Amino acid sequence: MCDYFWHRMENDSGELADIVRAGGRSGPSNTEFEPVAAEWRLPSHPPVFFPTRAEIPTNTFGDPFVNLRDPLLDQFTGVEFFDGAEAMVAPASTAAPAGCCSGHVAPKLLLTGEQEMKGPCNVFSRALHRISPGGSSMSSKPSLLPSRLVRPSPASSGSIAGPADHGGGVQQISSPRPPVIKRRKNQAKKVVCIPAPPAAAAGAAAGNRLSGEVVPSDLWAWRKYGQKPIKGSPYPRGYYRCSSSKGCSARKQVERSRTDPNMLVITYTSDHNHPWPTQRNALAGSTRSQPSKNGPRNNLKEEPNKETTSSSGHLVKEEEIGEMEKTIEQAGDTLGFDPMIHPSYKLDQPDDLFADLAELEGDPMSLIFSRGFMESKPDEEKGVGASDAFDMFDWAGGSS
DNA sequence: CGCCTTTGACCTGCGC
DNA sequence: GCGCAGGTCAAAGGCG
Repeated sequence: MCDYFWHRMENDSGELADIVRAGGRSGPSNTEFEPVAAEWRLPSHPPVFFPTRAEIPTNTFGDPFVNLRDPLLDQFTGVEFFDGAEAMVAPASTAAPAGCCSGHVAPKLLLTGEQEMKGPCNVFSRALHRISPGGSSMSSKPSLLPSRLVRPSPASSGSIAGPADHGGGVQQISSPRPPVIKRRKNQAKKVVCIPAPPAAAAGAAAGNRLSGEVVPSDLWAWRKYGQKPIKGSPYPRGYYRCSSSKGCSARKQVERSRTDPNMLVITYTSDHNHPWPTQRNALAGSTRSQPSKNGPRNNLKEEPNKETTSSSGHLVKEEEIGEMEKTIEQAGDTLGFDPMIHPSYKLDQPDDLFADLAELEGDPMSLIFSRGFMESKPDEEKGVGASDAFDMFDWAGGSS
């Protein structure tokens, strides 16, 4: 199951369009989009996402993490929240286009107790792709401009059930309000919740709380620059900064979910100011996946233009892969999709890139939704909490 | 030699 | 202003 949460937090003021722009998202900002809720709702499929876990962990800012599962496909979905306003959950009557982002929107997510869901949100799910009739809306350029956002009055922010909305209503679960953790800065952040690699999960189970996490590496190179114990959490938080490029301000924090040790919460701060590191230079050692006391490294250093074997056995030079990824990036840009934050492709899968490029023509959004999030891996590569999201990452030792 | 992690100290934001 | 807690710095040492 894919268990993703994209949680983007931005400044509390201003139009969300500005927020989106400020977040570095590229692409058209005012193209047409269709309200998705009405599209992908089926009679037995209310346009809401249901939590599947009793507990609702909070992120570092006290915002609720909610595990959202697509009720139709029984798959977790990825959600990107915009913290552009407090509880920007559209009331039922105005829900249709309100809060639409990227044309794939859960206009009303659930609120829990006094918790405020930071909506609107993008929903990354193959389910949406499939359900969308004819793929019409999916093939249209998504808009990053959420229009007509409705901010409920503070009095109503505690409970925003939407009984009248499309007949679907909002699933509401009760949960004690999480301790509000103060935010330090109104800074764009993106939180991703992923299953912890098996080794990390095992370490957590063994009470290994002081050693570093076994952090899945992505295409970026990260250097750990700090680790701090977090109050209220038995697990420390690791601080990483991008080492792919000098001067890159991108950072990420990695910590284990305090409610589900099998989950890692990765908070990305700031955007990369450089393209994907299609080849890793000497500076670009990636995050060690085995932070044993200066134990074996798992760097992804590769020789320039190194040949790599594709999934079908073809030899493809990294140079070519870089070109392909550039194409992907451009496509994402056209679609208003920021591939910089969706490193869905692995360097060793050029064939898949080509396949997706072919698919791109017919249904652009499928490129986004069909890769990375829902791809399965062989069982032997899965571990505790294995997820389709595994495809997004190279696990320890899996890429070299 | 270069880059990494580790870790204690220091800095900073925020609530009281 | 004070104190707490999160975030960052930088020195030390390890690894390839």
